Amino acid sequence: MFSDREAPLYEIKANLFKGLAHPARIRVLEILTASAGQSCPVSHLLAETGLEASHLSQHLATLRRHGVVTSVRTANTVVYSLAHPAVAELLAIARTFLLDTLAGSHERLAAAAALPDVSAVGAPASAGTGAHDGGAR
Amino acid sequence: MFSDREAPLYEIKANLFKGLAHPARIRVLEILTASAGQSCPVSHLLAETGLEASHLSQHLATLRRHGVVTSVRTANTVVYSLAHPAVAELLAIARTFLLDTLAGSHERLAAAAALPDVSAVGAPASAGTGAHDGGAR
DNA sequence: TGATGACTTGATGAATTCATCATATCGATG
DNA sequence: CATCGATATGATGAATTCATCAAGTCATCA
Repeated sequence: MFSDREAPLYEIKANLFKGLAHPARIRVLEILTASAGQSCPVSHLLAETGLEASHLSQHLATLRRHGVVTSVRTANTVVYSLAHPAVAELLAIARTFLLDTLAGSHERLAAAAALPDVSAVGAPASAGTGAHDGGAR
Repeated sequence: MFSDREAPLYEIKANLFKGLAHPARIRVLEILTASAGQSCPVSHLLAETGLEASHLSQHLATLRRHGVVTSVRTANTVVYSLAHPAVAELLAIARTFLLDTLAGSHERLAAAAALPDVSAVGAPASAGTGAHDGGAR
């Protein structure tokens, strides 16, 4: 956790978002969210993400350093979990925001395609959002 | 807005969080949140943040590029606003998370100080969180 | 004790972001 | 048109993050 006790909250917030600012780390957090209530050992994260072990470890270290996850070692196994339910909420709201915004873009694209002329540029229906959820659901 | 239509959602999410990953940008978003319903020209952001004009402009450009804010130019004035209410929610949840976590740290510190012995290391009550909200409230 | 599985850390070059100054653009006005 | 206020962009070096490989640590077991 960012431990400079005198830092303004907006700096700490920014630091939190830095911790979330990488695709692999989002994937990890989504897997942890989906696994809530069950143990989530590194081996599971390795299988789900498909990352190489040292690469995943580096990202897990970043998540730990930013206070986003917690880890518990039991013998050979280290189990990870979200540090707080708010993390899952952040991801959920980000999802809402992005889907709303992408949907808006899609609608704007369809509206533009509905305009007369301008040399039909192709089927806009197939130009919709190709973003999928990455299997976290 | 990140416009690669084929990107997985976790990549787009990470990109969104990148946009939020700087203190100055958090400050801007907090000011926009507090100003909701009113116009928020750059001049107001300049005054509130105390940043130099070109520095603020760079950050605003980043926020625009990440789709987090929208801007409208009217004559000499450019007015900014949040691109979506979800942005304010993200900040609110981040705040909840951080205050919970800092509070937890504070409690753990107090608990440690309540433990017997270990050469009283000072008044833990004054070691509480010094993080303040940066005036966004 | 050595070997092995599980996981982490160290090191380093590439890529990106940040900080900051110089310059440019936009719109209004005399 | 030149000037000015408001705002944005370009450029560049420093700092940080990312990607990736090598090596290390922890715990178990024969």
